[in-house]
Amino acid sequence: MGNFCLEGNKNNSRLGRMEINGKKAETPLFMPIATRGAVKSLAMSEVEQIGYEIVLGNTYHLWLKPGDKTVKKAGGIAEFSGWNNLVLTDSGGFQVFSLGERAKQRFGKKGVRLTEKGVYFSEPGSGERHFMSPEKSVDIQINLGADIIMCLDECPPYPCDYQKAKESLELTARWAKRCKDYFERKHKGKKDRPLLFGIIQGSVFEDLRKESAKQLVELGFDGYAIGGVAVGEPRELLKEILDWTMPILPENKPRYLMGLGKPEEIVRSVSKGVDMFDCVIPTREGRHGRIFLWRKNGFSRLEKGEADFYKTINISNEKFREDFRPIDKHCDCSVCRSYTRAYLRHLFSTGETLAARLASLHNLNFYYQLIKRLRNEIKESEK
RNA sequence: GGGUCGGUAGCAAAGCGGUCAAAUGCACCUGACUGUAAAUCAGGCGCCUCUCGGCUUCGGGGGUUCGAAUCCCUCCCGGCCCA
Repeated sequence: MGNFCLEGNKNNSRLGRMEINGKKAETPLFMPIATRGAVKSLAMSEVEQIGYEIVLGNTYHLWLKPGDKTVKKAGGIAEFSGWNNLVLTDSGGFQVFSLGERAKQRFGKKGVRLTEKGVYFSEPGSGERHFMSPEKSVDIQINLGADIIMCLDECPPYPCDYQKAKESLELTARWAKRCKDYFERKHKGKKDRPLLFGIIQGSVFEDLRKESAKQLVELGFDGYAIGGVAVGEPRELLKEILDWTMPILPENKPRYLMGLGKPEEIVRSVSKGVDMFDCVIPTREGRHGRIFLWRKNGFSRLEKGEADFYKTINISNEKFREDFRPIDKHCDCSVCRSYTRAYLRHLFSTGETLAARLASLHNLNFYYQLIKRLRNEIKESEK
């Protein structure tokens, strides 16, 4: 049986530890994204070597390929992928957004139909249709062997009018109850069980966010996630959304801010009591050539919550052609110890796959150092 | 030597009288990216100008025409065929 215990806090920043089925992770934590059971371009051993204790996999993608039954036979997604630590699986709720409203906006075609029963997805490309209900999502996640299971939710886009946001949140709440009921039924009498997290929605409306949080707390989950954030809303609203919802959540349960974020967003959110994060930024932007660098004395400037403790460069820029300095002189990761900016630029401009690997490794290391530093700050203030 | 096809922006390659500063691809430059349809996408890419716009281009030179990358003459260069 999994558990989470708070080990300290400083103002609102929390330090915690979670243990699920014998696997452990400290919080605050950041989860690299392994949508299809792989952190793009990296081996799980490399992700582990950086220090990560948990990654995020995706229910939707693994359901379709290779199939949850297959993953179950392989011993679960961790075993299958050579990962020795924790896995959280997203429920498919984000695909309601990314294959739905966002696809409509980007490609002019919506691949999602929502009903009370569940979601009908149609595969981009093939058009193949799949139905996922809240129960189905939980079932798949159990088969995948996830340590943390997310409830299926509807992630609405921004902008979203009040009425739509309200209806969406109510659907998400009804689905959350169904997820919980199904989850309980499946684990009745079992000792080893994963954690089940509920997801708070409500777009940018104060009363809806609070309402959503209350509903979920009443149902009772092992952890609470803030969803529907970073879907196009003004960035300043993040602070308020956290201010509205955090006080409603129980102290002794982990809080997970889904899909975020930029380094300064993580810093600010930790100071508002968030314990868990995940984001494609370090890996995706790495693959696209953006590299995160510490600024001088960056660590000591974290506390202000400003974005001035780091900067990013686009390593494929012309100006790095003959820049033979280390990629980040304030970083001691394996990439920075061995390679120059000029070399990394060369790898990008020649399209070598090593470029994506090195950039992902470095950026994930940057994010890990950030999280570790945040933990240390809370620890130090305890003394 | 004769014939023939061709020479277009960094490269490749469309265009064959006006709507052409010239399609497209590559290369190059810049920018986005937040629970991954993303090793992707967007913009720029003759010169000047913030913009409007202006200026010089389609091997060289000379013509025809209101107007030429597009037609004619000539020269230079390349491919192929025949001697």
